[in-house]
Amino acid sequence: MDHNIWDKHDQSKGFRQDEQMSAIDRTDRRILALLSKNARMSNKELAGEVGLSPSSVHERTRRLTDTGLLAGAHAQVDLDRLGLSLRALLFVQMSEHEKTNLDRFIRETLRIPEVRAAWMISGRFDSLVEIVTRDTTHLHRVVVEQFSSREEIHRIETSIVFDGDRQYDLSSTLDLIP
Amino acid sequence: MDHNIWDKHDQSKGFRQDEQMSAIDRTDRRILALLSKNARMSNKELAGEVGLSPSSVHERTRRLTDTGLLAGAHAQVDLDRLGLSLRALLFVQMSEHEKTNLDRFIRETLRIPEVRAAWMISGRFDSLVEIVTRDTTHLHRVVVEQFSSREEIHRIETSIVFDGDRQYDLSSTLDLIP
DNA sequence: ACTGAAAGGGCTCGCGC
DNA sequence: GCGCGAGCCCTTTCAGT
Repeated sequence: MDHNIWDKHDQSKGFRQDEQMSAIDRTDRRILALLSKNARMSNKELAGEVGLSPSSVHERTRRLTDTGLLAGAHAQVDLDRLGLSLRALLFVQMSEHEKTNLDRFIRETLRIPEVRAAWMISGRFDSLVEIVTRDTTHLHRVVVEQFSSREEIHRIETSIVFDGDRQYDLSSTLDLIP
Repeated sequence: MDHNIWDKHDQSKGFRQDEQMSAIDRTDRRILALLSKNARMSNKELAGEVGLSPSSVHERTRRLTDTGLLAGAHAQVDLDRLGLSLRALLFVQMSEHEKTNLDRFIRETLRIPEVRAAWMISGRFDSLVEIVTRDTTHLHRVVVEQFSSREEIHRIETSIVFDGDRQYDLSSTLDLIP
């Protein structure tokens, strides 16, 4: 098997609202920030960066993983160069009586191969869905077959993503925590 | 320093439209899919999964990294439990004469600590920005100070994200490539 | 392109502080 | 909670097919 501590993490999502929030010091924050930039950084290099011994850092990442603050690590794949170069957003309005089933809608939507993200939101629209497709033909087929045809959907507005990106580096974001 | 091949990748984004797209076989797809689920999977375990020797898989990940298809790996941090539990989307309309500067707007926006993603899009809005904040006070301050006050912004609609998630696992998505 | 073996080094864990 | 050290095992390379 694998000796990587990241895999030993208990995936149970169950934690109560009133559960005490895990305490995090500056070093833990540094570790999370460094791994958000490069999740394949070795434990030894991580230790060098934060100024502790490898064994101390190892213990810290184990704790961060066990408490669920480190929830995983994911490769960033260039879908653009693989032929999935048309990115789009679907702004979805649900039928009025279906709004109680949004949970199920989100879960089912996330299983569609083209879907990269699906959110339930407030405001003018009820849901936002991010998808990747090969071209306009493919985009049209997905929208019609997987969305427009659904009973629970009232209306969809489709937006093409021209540019922009995600911020993977959490260094500055983590400085916002209390 | 570090011996991880993922770090040796030349980060240059320059590739021409007419450049030939890298050829990918089923094994490469499996590797990308596995690493999208768990980027910390060891090379040995990866080899076991795809049925090749560690050295072969090592050479393949090196090639995928060098060609830029494997663009990095990032830790997934539970910002919710760290006190950044209010997620929001900002639907932005730019002032008419500022639409040529969207590039700059996106780049600058991505430097704001609260911003997780910023896109330039078609349709009713010109830009979509995803942010994380501690609470409604914090959200309000960010919207007013970093966005509403900007000359180049005409109008903003703010949506709260109630639920939903990103799909990190690219297994099914990668089956869409030609 | 894949394999296997050998060298080198990181990971892991028990122990003392 | 931290650091050290020893053994284990993984990573990495390269010659051979």
